[in-house]
Amino acid sequence: MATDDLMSRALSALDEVDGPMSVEVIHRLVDAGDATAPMTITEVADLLGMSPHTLRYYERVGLVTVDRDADGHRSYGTGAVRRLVFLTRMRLSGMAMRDLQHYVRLVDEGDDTVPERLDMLLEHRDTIRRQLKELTLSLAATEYKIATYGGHTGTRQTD
Amino acid sequence: MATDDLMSRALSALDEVDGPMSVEVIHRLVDAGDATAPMTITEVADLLGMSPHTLRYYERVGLVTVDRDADGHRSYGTGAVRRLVFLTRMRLSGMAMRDLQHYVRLVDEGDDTVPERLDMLLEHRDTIRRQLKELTLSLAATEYKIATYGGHTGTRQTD
DNA sequence: CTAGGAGTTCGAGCGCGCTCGAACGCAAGC
DNA sequence: GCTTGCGTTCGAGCGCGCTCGAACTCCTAG
Repeated sequence: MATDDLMSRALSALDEVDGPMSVEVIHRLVDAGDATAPMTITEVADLLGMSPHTLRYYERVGLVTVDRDADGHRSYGTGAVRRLVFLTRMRLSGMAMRDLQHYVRLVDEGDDTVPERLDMLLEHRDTIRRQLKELTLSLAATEYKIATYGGHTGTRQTD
Repeated sequence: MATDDLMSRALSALDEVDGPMSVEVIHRLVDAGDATAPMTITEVADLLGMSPHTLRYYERVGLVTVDRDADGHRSYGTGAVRRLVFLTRMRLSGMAMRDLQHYVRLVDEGDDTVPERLDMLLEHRDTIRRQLKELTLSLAATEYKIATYGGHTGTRQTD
């Protein structure tokens, strides 16, 4: 699942009821207590709009640690799911896998790394803001072109 | 140059004087007359923030046709540069190479394909809008996290 | 007892979009 | 004349982020 791909999936999800899932899930996981029952891999996959394959991949590259149940099946607790929601958000906004791996490593190293984590987040925030600017420009360009095509169809137009 | 990569480059370019290049270039090329002199490959590369390698690549996959001068060197006329500006904008907003190839093929087929081109642009406009929504969500999530880290540093924080 | 379905591990493979290096041509400057 | 520099073509290679298939285990329903 390439970044763009990830984006397209999330985008179709957004279409459903105009993006309530993401926000609700974040609130459920960030604000509310840890009362949710452990989830299976397919449940998490459905929740996040990704494949079980990808979830296993994330685990094996060290992005998340997942418990096993009696059968040896993965059992995603609130912590794991919460982290995956966060990771997905970061991936969606273009943070590289290697950066996420670094971030997660920092988390494991304890509270001393909070400043560095903060730095990463601040930098990423700026990246997102610049992406927003870029996208806004692209949107303008696209709408301009649409206008020249749709505004008066039949106009000589070379590209 | 992967999509994300392309984005990062454009983003650093944006930093310079807060994105005047893109807008100015678009206006110069879209609104003004075709008075500009042909450009060399490195000039175009610098203009668009991409490498000559990539420009040759775009040409060989059929995205653009470029004249040669007496020495056999590429000579980018206004039309070619204008198209490349457009293509770059589309790439930056995540349109796939294969879609751009399709679009360009339609252009070559003449005015009959205007409706289909319009469809592509409309669809892409929606994609950009959804990306904007997604990015805005990610920005919110990032800022939330920054607040929990930076707001009161030292707080217990598990990821 | 059997069949189905959901999970597991492992390693290999893939699609995208560049990116690069080798071998070469040509023109200008010392 | 020779180097420097900027260009050319061609094909191969690469990094990223998945994605998949094979071979296996286990539980449950009929």
